[in-house]
Amino acid sequence: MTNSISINLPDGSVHEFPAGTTALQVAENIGAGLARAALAAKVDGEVWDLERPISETVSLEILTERQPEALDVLRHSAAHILATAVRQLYPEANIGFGPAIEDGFYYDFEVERPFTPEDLATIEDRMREVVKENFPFVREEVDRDEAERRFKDDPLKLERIEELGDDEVISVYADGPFVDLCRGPHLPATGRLKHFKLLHAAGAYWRGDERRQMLQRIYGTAWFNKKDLDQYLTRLEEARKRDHRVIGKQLDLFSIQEDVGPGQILWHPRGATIQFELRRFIEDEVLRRGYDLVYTPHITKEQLFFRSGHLPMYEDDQFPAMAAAAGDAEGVRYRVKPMNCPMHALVYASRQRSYRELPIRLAEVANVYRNERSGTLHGMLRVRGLTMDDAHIFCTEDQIEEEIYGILDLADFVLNKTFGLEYRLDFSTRPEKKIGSDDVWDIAEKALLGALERKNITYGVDEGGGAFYGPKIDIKIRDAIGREWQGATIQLDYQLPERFGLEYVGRDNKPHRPVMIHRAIYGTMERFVGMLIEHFAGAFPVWISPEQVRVIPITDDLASAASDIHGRLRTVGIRSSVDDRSETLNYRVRDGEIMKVPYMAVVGKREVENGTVAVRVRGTGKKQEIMPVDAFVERVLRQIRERSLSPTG
RNA sequence: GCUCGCGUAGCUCAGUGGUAGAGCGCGUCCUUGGUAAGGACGAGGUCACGGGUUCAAGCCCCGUCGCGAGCUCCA
Repeated sequence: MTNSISINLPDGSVHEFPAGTTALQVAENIGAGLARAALAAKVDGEVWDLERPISETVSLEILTERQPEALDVLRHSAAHILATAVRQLYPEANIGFGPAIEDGFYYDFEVERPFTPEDLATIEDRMREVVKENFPFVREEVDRDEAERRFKDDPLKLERIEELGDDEVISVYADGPFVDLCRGPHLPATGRLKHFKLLHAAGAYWRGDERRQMLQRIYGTAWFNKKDLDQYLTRLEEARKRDHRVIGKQLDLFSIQEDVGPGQILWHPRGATIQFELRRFIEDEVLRRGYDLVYTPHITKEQLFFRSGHLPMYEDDQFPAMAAAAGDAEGVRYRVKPMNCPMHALVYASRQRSYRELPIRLAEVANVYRNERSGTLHGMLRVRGLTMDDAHIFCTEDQIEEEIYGILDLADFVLNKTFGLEYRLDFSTRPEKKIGSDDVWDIAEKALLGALERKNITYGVDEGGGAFYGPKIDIKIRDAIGREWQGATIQLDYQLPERFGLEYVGRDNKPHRPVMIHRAIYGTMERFVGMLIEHFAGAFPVWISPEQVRVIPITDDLASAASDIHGRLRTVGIRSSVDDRSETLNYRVRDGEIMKVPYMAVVGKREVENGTVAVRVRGTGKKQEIMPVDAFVERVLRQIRERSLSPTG
C-alpha cells in the first residue's frame, strides 16, 4: 500500500500527490484560475466528478467549458436540476432516467397528469431557484441494500437497481433535497448551470418499451454561454422556417389530403417537376453505369410474398390482402407490393443465366406501399406511398466487393458531387426478426464489412438494424441544419436467391447461386425531395427548379415582347413563365423572390429596343445584369447542363 | 399503435355560451409601373365529422377522422 500516486497531465508532466487527492485539488495546485474554471475531470479516459478521490496513478485532464465532454456534464446536471425542481413541485412524481442528449437533456417522470406548457414555465422558474441555491452535487457510493432503502418509494429506480450487476459500483448523487441513483458525473454545484431553457414535454414509454407505462418526458437545452443558447434557439427557429411541409405549401409543391389518406403525397406540377428531373437524372446515370431498366406491377398474388419471406416477417408493414380477381382460382389473394425485390428476382429467373452475364443490374423507379403506423407519418419524410429509386444487382460472390464500391461511388456522385450533401455510413447487422441461418448471416456481414474495411471507409455500426433478409450499409444524409436522414441504402442478400432458386451456369458448366444486392440512392423520392426542400430552403438549383425563369414585362404593352422571350426559352427546354399581371413591378418582383424563382427577366422599353433582358438573380437583391437575350439563354442552359448548385455564376 | 395538444374563409390566425372576424390570397374596376406589397369595391364559412348537455354551442362533454410534438418503428 502506498500513500503517494502519480498524476500524469496532458502536457506530459507527472506530479506526485497523496492517494485520495481529488481532481479539484490537482487543479488548485496548478492554478487558481483553472480551479475556478474546472467542471469535471477526465481520469484515464473516463469523466469523473472533480471531488471524487483518486486512489491510484492515473492520467488526468481537467475539463472546463472548452472541452466538449464538459457540455454533457452540464446537460446531465441540468437534468438533475430539472428533477430537483419537479420533485419539489410534485413530491409524488416517480423519477425515470435523465440523460444528456444531443443539444440538451431530458428527464422522464411518472406523474398523475401530463405537464402543460404553463407547468413547464413554473418548473423552469423553480429550476432557477435551485441554481440560485448553488447546492453542491455530492457523490456517495452505497451497497445494494442501502440503495434499495433509499429508493424504496421509487419503483422505477428500484427496477434499475435490480438490474445492476453485483460487481457494479452503485453511486447516488444529492443536490440539496434531491437524491438520484446515477453514475454521474456532475458539475461541482447547481450554481454552475446558467443558460438553459425547457423546450417541451411529451410522452415516452418507460425503458422505451411500448408495452410498458408511459412516462412524461420534459426536454430542455443547456449551454455554457448565452450566445450558444441563443444560437441554438435561432437554429430551431431556422429549422421551423425550412420545414418542408411549410415550404411545400408556400411553393405549391405537394399536398397530403384527407380524402386520399394519410402518408400519401399528391405531387403538384411544381413538385412533380422536381421528381421528374431527379428521376431522369438517376435513370440516365444508372444506364451509363451498366444497369438495365425494368417495370413491374404494383400488385401481385400474395403467394409471392410468402415465398420471399415478407409474409409473415414484414406483414405488419404491408397493407392487408385484397380479394381474388374475377375468375381467379379459389383462395387466390393479392397484395400491393411493399418492395420490388421478389419481382426483380423473378425477372432474373425468367430464363437461364450464364456467369458471363453477371453482374445483372435491374433498376426501377417504383411505387411501393407500406402500412406505416399512423403516429410515425411525417410530411414527405415518412409516408405510406413511397417512390423508390430501387435496383437489384445479381452477381457472384467474387463480384460483391466491386459492386459495393460501384454503388458507393454512385451515391457519392449523386449526393455529394451533385447536391452538395454531406453523409456518413452506418453498418447495420442482423435484426431479431430475420430469415436464414446465422452461418449465412455471418458470411453476409463479413462480406459487407470486409468491403468497408478494405477501402478504409469510416462507418458507424447499428446493431440489429439490418433488413430481415440481410445486413445493410445505410447512408445517412446530414441536412443544412445538422439533422440526419436515412436515404441511400445497400443491402446484401443471400436469402432471396435461395428462396427463389436463382441460378447461373458457371464456367464449370454447373449451376451456382448468385447473391443479390438491394440498393437505393435517393432512397425514396418523397424523403429525398422533402430533404432537398429543407436543405435548400426551397431555393433549388436551377436544373431542378420548377420554374427556372420568370419573364416580367414592365408595362402591359410589352406583354407580347415578353411572351416572345418566354417562347424562345421554352423552345430550348427552359422552364419559363410570364408574369404580365396588372400589378406593379415591385409586387411581381417580390412574388418571384418569394416563389424562389432563380431568374427573373425584366423586360422594359429599353430592353425590347436593344434585344436584351434585365436579369435579376435569386437572392442577389437589387443588383441586376442587362444582357442580350442570347447570352441569357446560354447562361441558363449552362447552369442546367452543369447542374450548378446556385444560379449565381 | 401509445401519451398529450390542436382542427374557424384558399393560406396564416383572432374569436371563453347569445346575429362568424382580420391580414394575405382570389375576382372586378382604376392605376402602366424600372427591381421585395399602388388604390377602390366584391365574392368567399355545414366553425373537421357524428352524437350529447343547454332556452341557446365555433366555444362545454363523449366518440370518430385528420394534423402536430414526442415514444415505438422505419426509406
